[in-house]
Amino acid sequence: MTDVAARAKVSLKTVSRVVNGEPGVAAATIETVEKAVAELGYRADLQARGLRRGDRRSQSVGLIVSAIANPFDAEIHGAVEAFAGERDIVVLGLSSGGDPDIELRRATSLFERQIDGLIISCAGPDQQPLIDLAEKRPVVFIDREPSVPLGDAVVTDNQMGAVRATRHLVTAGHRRIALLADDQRIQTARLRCEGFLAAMDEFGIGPDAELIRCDLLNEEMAHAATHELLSSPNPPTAIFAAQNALTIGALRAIHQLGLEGRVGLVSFDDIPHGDMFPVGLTAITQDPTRIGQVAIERLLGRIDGSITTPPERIVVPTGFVVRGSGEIPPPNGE
Amino acid sequence: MTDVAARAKVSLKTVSRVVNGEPGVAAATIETVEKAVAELGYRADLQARGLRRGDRRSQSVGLIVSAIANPFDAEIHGAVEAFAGERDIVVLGLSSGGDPDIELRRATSLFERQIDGLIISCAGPDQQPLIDLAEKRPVVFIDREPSVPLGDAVVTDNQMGAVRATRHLVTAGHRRIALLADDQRIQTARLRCEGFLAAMDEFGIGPDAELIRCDLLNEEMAHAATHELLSSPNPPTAIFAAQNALTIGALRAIHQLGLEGRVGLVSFDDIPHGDMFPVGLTAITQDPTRIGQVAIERLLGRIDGSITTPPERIVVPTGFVVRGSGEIPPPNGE
DNA sequence: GTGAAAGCGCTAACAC
DNA sequence: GTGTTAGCGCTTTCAC
Repeated sequence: MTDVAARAKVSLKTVSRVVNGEPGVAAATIETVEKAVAELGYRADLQARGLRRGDRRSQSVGLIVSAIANPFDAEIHGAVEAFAGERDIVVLGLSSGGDPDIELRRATSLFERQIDGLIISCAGPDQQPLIDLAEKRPVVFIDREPSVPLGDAVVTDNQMGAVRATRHLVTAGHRRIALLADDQRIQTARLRCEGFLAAMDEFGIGPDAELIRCDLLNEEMAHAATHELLSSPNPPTAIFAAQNALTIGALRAIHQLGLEGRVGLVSFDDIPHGDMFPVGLTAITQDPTRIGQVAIERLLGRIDGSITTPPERIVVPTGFVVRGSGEIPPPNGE
Repeated sequence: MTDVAARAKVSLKTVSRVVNGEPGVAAATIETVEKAVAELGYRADLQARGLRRGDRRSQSVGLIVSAIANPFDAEIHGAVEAFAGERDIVVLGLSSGGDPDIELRRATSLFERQIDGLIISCAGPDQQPLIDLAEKRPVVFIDREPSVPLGDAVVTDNQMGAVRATRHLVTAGHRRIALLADDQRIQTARLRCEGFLAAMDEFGIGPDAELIRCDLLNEEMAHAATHELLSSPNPPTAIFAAQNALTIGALRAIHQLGLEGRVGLVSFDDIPHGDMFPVGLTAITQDPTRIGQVAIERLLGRIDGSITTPPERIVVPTGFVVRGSGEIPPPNGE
């Protein structure tokens, strides 16, 4: 910038004014400076600019999810990036792997880089350390909401989604419905269980410990559980898989046992090309794009001060796609 | 930091030394300073640090792909982030949408933020402007290689992958094989076409303009083309879909016409759960994780100066999964 | 072993 | 309209 000033024979500050489009510079001067900028191939240094600016804004935000490469998180990232990109704000996207320690380290790394705000799908049970790190900078929680309202939260309606799925199966005639659920330390997993139980209860169907399989951590465990359930003397006539990896496991077990089209199945969260399976997958769908979009809008609003209301909980409704697997009736006589 | 110095009753520089783990500080002093750091909740400002440091490193790298949310790009991003994260380097991931202008604007935005290097899947035909922006900082090209060797390139073996796919179909007995190919302005699409034609030629099968459908931009166009091909009086007995969106389109058309299991199909690039379709999908697979990993290793090597050899072209081989659709023989009498 | 002074690239505040 | 001075938070250089 000093070079540009020398070349254009003006002061540093004038160059600064031109580069930042500040008013009060003569048209002729602007031209001279711009010529010098072009000739020298000058590029602004946003890092240095941020250092001196009153607001200390870096025009960057952080995003921490469990695994940035998985489709759900990637779609959120895409939506956040698209919206932020319009305002020339960049996104630093990191994965926590679901580990609270890594999560905190990554967050530290981001705040040290002076991000203006953070969107996070929190792995840890306690969000206070995170807020301390943030030092007044806004944090928007996605997917899982904090125990205390430390920031806005944008979440899927997990409970209602599970209720809808369960009702759908009961309405198709099922009463012996198995539940495949994720790690119960995860809030969303618990909410989906609760929704299932509540919906069953609406129809006067009490919980059957035999049919409830919680803490299934991955596809393999879901596969094994489904296999066992369907091979038992008194198998369920339908399954509610409360997470998509578990759905895959269940589908494989059903396929392996040759029971396609004979066991009802509704999945929480869709899987890609779920319509192209031998029996189309009926699923509760989430809307990660919308989650990302709402989260970044909220965050930018907090950053620029246009939103000053107390932290809110914003619920993004689920969708429902009917494709066959959820409409299979129970066998006769059940 | 000034506050910490005051609190620990030492000079600024001593605090700096302790924070950066520089040698030559008395153990007792270190302790005093660390106590003050903890009490004040002091956090380093990496932005300011980078400003004064001799090397001007920001410990961040950029990644520009076509759409960070799509599975292929997301997996690359995941691999890059994982590897960079180990060294506490953050990744700024942006999408270009395949538009050369946006690409250049995003790149400018990244370099202004002082990234140490860039990994890019280039949309534009000319990479020189990008290199000018980089101002000596290393750039690693992925997926598509630059016309002139302006930086390392990490690419899939597109041609050989297409050759393998085609040979597989011919070996299964097919001679009338249709080609569904992407926008021919894209280098990778062209290479796959060339591979197809070369492999056909190996078996003495000349190109049949009827069966070659290029410039299919999306699933819908592939669907329409496949539908038309298979409904024609003299339909192909097999299809090579040179991109996964095109594969989906072809699968839908095959399904719609009730021709499942009667038309050979090999896909370039796998699609999620390709094993769970009525007829498993036989596919040439790419390895985006490996591409990302090789690219970031290369980039970090260039940044820290451990790699000083001329730009190289690194080819990541394709895989091949056989699941049924590619092993369907042609109907009798063909 | 520790500290004082200078300065990275830029902008705020105020002069002229 | 434009320039001058100071200083963001930190590291460098060099002195003690």
